[in-house]
Amino acid sequence: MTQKKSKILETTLQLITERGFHDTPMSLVAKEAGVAAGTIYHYFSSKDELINELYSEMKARMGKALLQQGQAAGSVKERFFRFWTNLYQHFIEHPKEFKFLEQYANSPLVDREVRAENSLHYQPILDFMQQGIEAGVLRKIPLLLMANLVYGHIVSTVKLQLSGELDVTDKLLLLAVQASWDGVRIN
Amino acid sequence: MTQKKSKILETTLQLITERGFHDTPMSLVAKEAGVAAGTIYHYFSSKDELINELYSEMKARMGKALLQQGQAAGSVKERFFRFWTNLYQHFIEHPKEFKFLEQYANSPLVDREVRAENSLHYQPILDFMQQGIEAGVLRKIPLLLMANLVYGHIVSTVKLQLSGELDVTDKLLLLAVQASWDGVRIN
Amino acid sequence: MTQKKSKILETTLQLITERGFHDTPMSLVAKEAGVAAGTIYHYFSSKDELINELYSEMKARMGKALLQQGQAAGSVKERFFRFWTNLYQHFIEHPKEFKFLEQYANSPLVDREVRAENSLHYQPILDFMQQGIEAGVLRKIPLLLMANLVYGHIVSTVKLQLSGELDVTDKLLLLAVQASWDGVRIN
Amino acid sequence: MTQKKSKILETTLQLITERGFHDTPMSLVAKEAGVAAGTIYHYFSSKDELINELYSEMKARMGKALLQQGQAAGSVKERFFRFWTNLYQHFIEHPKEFKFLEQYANSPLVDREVRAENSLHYQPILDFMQQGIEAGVLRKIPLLLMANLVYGHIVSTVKLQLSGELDVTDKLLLLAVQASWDGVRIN
DNA sequence: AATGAATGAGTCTTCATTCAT
DNA sequence: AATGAATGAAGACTCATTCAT
Repeated sequence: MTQKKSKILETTLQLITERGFHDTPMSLVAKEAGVAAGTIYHYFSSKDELINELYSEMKARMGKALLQQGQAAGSVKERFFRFWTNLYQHFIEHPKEFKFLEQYANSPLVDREVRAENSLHYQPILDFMQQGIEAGVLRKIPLLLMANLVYGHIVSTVKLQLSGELDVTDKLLLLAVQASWDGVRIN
Repeated sequence: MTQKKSKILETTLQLITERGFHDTPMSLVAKEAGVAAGTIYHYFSSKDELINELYSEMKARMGKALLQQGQAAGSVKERFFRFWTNLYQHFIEHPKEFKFLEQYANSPLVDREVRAENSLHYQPILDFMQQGIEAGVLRKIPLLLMANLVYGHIVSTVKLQLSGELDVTDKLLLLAVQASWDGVRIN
Repeated sequence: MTQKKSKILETTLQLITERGFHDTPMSLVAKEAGVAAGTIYHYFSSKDELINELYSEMKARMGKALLQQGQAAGSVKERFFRFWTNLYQHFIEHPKEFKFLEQYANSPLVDREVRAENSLHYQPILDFMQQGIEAGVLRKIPLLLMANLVYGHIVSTVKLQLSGELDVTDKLLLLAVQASWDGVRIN
Repeated sequence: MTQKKSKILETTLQLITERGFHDTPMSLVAKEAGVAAGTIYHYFSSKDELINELYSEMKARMGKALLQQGQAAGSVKERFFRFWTNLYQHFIEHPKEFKFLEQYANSPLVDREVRAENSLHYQPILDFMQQGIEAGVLRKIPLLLMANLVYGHIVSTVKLQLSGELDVTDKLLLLAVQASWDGVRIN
């Protein structure tokens, strides 16, 4: 990806999370990115495509965060904790990416196809959970449901921290992960 | 609320969840609501205010759903299950309201104040959890965190059902509520 | 003229001189006049007519000011001075009327006919000047030109005083009238 | 100034003097100027600013007319006559500029600052009058008053000619200038 | 590849006017 | 006579997009 295309994407991320799609004209993106309006159209065929590409990029980065560090090592519980906190940390470290994903995960602006393509980033988690079930450690809950329950907890915790409503200390973070774990493990 | 104001709000809810804010011109709202464009401005000073009022209304309805039926009766566990499913049912029965709230809960379009005012609708849940903790049944997790963890589960489950990704049968629903419960109760 | 019609005219005068025609909606006139929007249309068939009637009224008042006090008495010079200061005083005492007349004297908003009808208010001045010429005191300048030259001086002096650019003291006022007089009298 | 900006200003001058501000939509300006509606906003941030810039331009042109021809040569009287007729001719040759200035000289549409900035175009006249006073030829009337009295005469005469109420022949013109002169010179 | 002036369809909003009460 | 909710045409202005350079 060229320097310029990359700059446009970052600028869009910045502006759109702060002001929203409807209040982020292409001219402003151009100005803030330091390029001419027309230049954006060399890289993206339309504003909609810009959003969709940004969505894909954000999802890809999230997927990458999920794969970090010896994922395969340790017990199911250890790996669960690692998955959970990896994703949590990723969002905390990249709050704009989180806000953007939350905002556009269900928006009519993101094409159904793009959404579908990017759901495969969750595959590692699904695989892991499948293994956990087969190992008799996790409950027999449909993978999709289980994954989304856990994801829901992560999202809730990230939101509390980023919004400033609650300071999520390490201790609190542990309580949250534990709650997730206790909800899906076999007693 | 007058017949007309009410019609405008419902129409806006309908259009905005289907098409998004940026693709829902006031002229379309007017047409679909069967009023003149100018009439909308008798009831709402701007498109932004229309969204904000709609947000308040949706939150108020959600708050009402939370208070239904003998909430106070039964064990902590029974009351937990009832809260959970009440809210779940409310969202399933009013999918547009759910979509709208998800879409605008974190949008720059909704004013900080309006958001704040409407967070008090969650108070019954917070009170209930406080009682559960004091009764030694629920874990000592900060109320805000606990409530959001549970809410995160409900949201995840509703999304799965509404998106059609997973048919949340009664049996699955029970698994989901149980996961929430096992995450917050004392073992 | 009813109390209400009168109130509407005064309110319009007030608002229009302060804000201009384009920034004075009928709804604002209604609100400030303490009547319903529809009520204005009992008295004036349109906004344009309201302006035209206001123009006529202002011109009529000016005409009245011209006729005050023993106009016929004294020398030509004395009567000249009296005419001049009468009109000057009238405008100083009714600055909104002056501003309005200046603003709409040449506006396309005022109908040609209305303008024509109201030019007859200057007749007393024309008659007086005619007499002055015949008496060999005033120069043989076409009446229309002479009247307008004098009127131009009055207007200039009123503007200076009302704008605050210059404090037109009694002494300065006398200099101004004298300049007018010296310009039209026979040496 | 670009070709386009210039065309927009001329078109606005034309339309606004004929129809008035309120009856001159930007879309009409665009159409008559042969540009797209949006193009106007490249050069002027708003309709108000367009008017203000037009006002500045008209005042500047007037100021230029005042400076023509060997202004410094000749007696005070000769220079007075030259100033007077220069301005008169300028307005007669550019009736729309005159109408516009008369219309907006006192309108709330023109910003106080813009008005102030452009009053300096009268400086040459003030300087000249000051010299005339010091030379013992003109009366000791405050410069501002003297200038405005003379300007009032010019305006009155221009109006008569342009309105068609009176055909201001060369002979009549001389009478008018003479009246101005006799009003300010020392006898 | 890059620019940015120009476009013009489309948007929100205003406001003169009407009319049922 | 008086009201004021409702109308809807019209206006100022925006902004995604194009294209000549």
